[in-house]
Amino acid sequence: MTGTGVHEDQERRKPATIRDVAARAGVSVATVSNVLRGRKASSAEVAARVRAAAAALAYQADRAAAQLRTGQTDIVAVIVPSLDNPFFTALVAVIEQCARRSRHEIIVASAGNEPETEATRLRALLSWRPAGIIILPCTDAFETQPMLAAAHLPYVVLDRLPANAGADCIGTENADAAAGATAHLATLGHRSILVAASSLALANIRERWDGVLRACAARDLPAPAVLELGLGFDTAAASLSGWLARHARPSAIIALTNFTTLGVLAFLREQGLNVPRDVSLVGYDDYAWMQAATPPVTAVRQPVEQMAEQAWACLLRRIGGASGPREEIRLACNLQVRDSTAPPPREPSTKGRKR
Amino acid sequence: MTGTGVHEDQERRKPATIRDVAARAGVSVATVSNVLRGRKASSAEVAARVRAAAAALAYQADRAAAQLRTGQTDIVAVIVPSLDNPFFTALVAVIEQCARRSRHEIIVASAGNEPETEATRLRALLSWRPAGIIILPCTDAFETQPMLAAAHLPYVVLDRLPANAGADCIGTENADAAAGATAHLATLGHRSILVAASSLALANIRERWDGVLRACAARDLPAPAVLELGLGFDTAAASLSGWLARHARPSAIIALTNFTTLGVLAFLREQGLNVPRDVSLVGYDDYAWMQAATPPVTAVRQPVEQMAEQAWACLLRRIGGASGPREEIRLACNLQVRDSTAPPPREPSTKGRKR
DNA sequence: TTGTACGCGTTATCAG
DNA sequence: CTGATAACGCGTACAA
Repeated sequence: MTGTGVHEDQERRKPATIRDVAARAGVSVATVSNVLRGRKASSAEVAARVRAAAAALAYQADRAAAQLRTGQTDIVAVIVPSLDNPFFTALVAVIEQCARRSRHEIIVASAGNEPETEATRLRALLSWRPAGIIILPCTDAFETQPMLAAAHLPYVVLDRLPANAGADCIGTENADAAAGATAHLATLGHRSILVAASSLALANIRERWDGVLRACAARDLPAPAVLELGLGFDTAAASLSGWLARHARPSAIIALTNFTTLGVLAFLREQGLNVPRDVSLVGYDDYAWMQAATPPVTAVRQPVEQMAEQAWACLLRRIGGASGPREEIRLACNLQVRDSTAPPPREPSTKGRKR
Repeated sequence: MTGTGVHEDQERRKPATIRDVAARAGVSVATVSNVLRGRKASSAEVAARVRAAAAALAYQADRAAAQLRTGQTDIVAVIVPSLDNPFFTALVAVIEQCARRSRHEIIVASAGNEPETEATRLRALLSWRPAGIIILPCTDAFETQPMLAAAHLPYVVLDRLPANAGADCIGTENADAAAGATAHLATLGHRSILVAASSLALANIRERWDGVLRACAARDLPAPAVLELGLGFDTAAASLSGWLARHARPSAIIALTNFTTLGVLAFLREQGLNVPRDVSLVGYDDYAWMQAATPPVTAVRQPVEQMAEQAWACLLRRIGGASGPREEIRLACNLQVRDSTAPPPREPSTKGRKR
């Protein structure tokens, strides 16, 4: 009558409750709870009976009920700007490991790069009554800060550090990292550098840009040009070729994000420009493909594991009740020098020598 | 006294309950529930008061309580072999979008590529009492199938399709895809092909390998060699150079996963072999970096969006009560021909012409 | 529109 | 010291 198919066995059936277990073991629900949670001691014999019954029924306490009663959870919510960016998913992967180690559950939401969605998702996350939150705000304005503050729960801001964070922050030394990349190019003899940014509306990116400027100023190099390529990587090539049509070709390019690195690389290939003979390239974020690329890409490596681990540790401290002043931790990046950077070609660089 | 720091405002404070809202609006809890969930009609005036009170208190119904009472959830659990592999995270990203569209929440867990962890995580996921589950088993044995079956809830197996799935399956036409890649190489004139697999213990990979064999047999080509490089990408180079020390260099390589593609590419570069002049390469999975690479990589593109969408649609049907026989959907892949494949070099291929 | 029983696991209180 | 009884948390839904 109802579905004669193979799905017969998948009809919804209620999972066993603590009462089922108690009945089967011939004890009270209190005893079941005590045994399974190891609170009060029980006789070995009773404990064994309870455990057997629980196993036989595949009993698993309902989180909703447990949480409702105790009023506390092992849930940590994580909200990232997007799940399409491997940088963010790498952070999530590490956070997930940390969570597992400390017996927490994480729930992840993506803001889809939109503050409105971030707010919607955050609201949904809060309904889980998480013990804490790790957030990577999708804009500098950090529009959801008030909502987060009003929730009165510990949170940590990761990677993108807005002015109004209002809580502990974990980020990287963006300026130093970019300055290091610039210094590397300067040492090789580059004077005409183009900076490929995603968007200068992001503090991270502005800090990196500032680092480039600082490094150039320190060496009396002309200030590089900067180009905003947007968040996706597909639009990059068009922007770049438009810019190059109106300006002299730089001898080196610094890309400030992983997507822009990809965009620049795709563009250079399309144009038939050889890296590093015609143009040197420093990328950002260090992925496996950068090592496998031809040539392997010199890149700024952000300490993804450390970032996630520090964020987790920091949040756990707050959840545990730590009440000191808010911290702002900045982690150092390092430059992986590979083969995409070399001294500049003779002609173009000499042409612009005298400014 | 307690913490004079900036974290003052983050002291734990209980969120408003439905009773708080009721009191503030001067109505009963039932009315608050009715108004906020739009079930029974209320006078406009009362509704407004309730909404004002709820907004003022930033009231958000506690999921645990709601779920406990209604006995049903909008939760779908997703379990993947690993979160380090962009193929899996891409699937998760699409699933997350689907979930948002149909007003569901997803919770994601990683099995860390280990069946034991898969079981542990699955058990934890079940405690959420999800409405359904999407699983990518981390081995062919699908050790967690009995647990899943015993839970009596709808689930869908995605990507890796084991023999004992016991539920709807969504995968790709692995054999056809690999056969297509092989045919492409055969057409270019390649006769000595090396297949770089991750592990033949995975049905997916075996199917791809079978596809290669089938295509070769159909064209009277000698059966290619196959090499298992493991799941990580870092060990690949070592395995490959070991193999090449004992065998003649093939004129083309087919990589059967994204990680092996990366591994092969890194190896070829290390060896100073030019692609495609010395060796042609067909990769698997199509990522942005493959287009940006030099040369852009010819690759089998798996329909990630469709896979996730079909899995979601399928699961929703079951959650909705559909009871037909279990489905097995296989989606077609297509070959993105780019510049990493070309006719074989003269010498090495002629050497082996006469078998 | 309201009162209130209910769902399920936890824990304080009480009995053996 | 072991084990049982019952109140409780919070939102939902039915009866009133």
